[in-house]
Amino acid sequence: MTTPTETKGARDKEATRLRLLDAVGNLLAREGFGALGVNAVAREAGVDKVLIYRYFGGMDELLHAFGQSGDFWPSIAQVTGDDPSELMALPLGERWAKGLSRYARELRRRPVTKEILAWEQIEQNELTSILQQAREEWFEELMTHFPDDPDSTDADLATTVLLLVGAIHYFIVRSRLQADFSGVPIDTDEDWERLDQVIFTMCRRTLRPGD
Amino acid sequence: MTTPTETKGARDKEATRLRLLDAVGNLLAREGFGALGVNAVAREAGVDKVLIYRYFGGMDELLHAFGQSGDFWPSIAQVTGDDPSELMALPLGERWAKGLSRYARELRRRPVTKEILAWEQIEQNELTSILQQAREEWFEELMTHFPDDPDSTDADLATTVLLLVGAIHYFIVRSRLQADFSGVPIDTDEDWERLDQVIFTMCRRTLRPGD
DNA sequence: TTACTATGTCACCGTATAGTGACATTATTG
DNA sequence: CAATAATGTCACTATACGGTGACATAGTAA
Repeated sequence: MTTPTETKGARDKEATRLRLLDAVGNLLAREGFGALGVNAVAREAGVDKVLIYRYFGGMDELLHAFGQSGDFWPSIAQVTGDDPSELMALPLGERWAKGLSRYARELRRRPVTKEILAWEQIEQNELTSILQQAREEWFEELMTHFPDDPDSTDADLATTVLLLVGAIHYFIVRSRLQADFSGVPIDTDEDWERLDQVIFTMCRRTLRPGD
Repeated sequence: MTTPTETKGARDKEATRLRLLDAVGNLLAREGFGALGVNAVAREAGVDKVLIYRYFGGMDELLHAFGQSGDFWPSIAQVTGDDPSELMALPLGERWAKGLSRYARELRRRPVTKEILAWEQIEQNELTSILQQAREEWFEELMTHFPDDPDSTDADLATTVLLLVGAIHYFIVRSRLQADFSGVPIDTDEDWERLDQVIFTMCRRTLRPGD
């Protein structure tokens, strides 16, 4: 019953690398990015910090490796749902509302992703740039799954959606520390049901044809 | 030509206090909240750090005093404009769109406020809690200036507006480091004209009666 | 002048950080 | 078995931080 990540002192380079990568995730989720550093990660992994330099080159490279290793971004499938055709049957506004609701739910499930989203607002590093790139590709591909029928709306679709994505990010990042925003609760699942409802109305009314 | 804040070594408690408060603002605007600390502030003020403890009690109290001293939140008048009655003549959606546009412009003018908005997403302290309280009062009073006529809309007005406020905050905080968000530019005045336009459409179409 | 207080300077403590060089131990290969 | 390379431990530097005590100097009041 000794998995690699539990065995201590075993001379196993790969296991040690995994312990370090694991430690990054645990620290991020538990303490936030402010607590991240060579000393803290090494302590968390129960390993000497010199191995960070020896096996990865330094903190930046460790973060880069962690970024490659993780599942901290929702897949397109998680946003479209199991049956994409069902989503495609909806009008454009409802379609995006549903997608954004699922998107928010997936983000809220990922404590590490929340933390990186917060970090992204403060500084750029190996981890945040990976998340950024993932989001850009995600959004571009998502756009192809949610085609912009010219008959569906005359609104600036991409900007409208990204405004709502920004709002979702803001509320999610904020909810790490505070349960409300100027009186509007943003923390629990029930709170988000109401937020989803508001986003639904905004999408449905904004993303439609005519004026 | 020696204003108190320029004179060095002069034995003037009040001038020193002002130098310290000034240093906080300059550091925040120039280096961001990450650079803020007793050592950095004292260095910036050209003053010994012990005076922070002696005159304020510590960093927290200095931040508190700075928070009281500043003008880093838009006034209601700046959001409603010089002639509020002009605003009141507009339908609810247009009214809020105009107000949010002015709100965003005022925030973008205040580098220190941008920084505190970012800080607020990371941790709570004397400064962020002051900004938060100012925003809550601001929003409450703003709501009385933008009365929620039941005939105007059936949407959840407060939540809808605060979602857009959140989006604005997110873009403003982000624009400190990055000029775009997944391809949408969010930095220059022209960029914000387009964002204002999108917000305008969202407000006008969402905040109206019926379904 | 003398005594006292307010203001400011300086040197230090303990702690944490990022990073490095020397050493010990284990595994592997000849 | 002996030599070598890989893996891990330890001790150390240099730097920065928040915080404090001792001291110097200026202004004021007796």
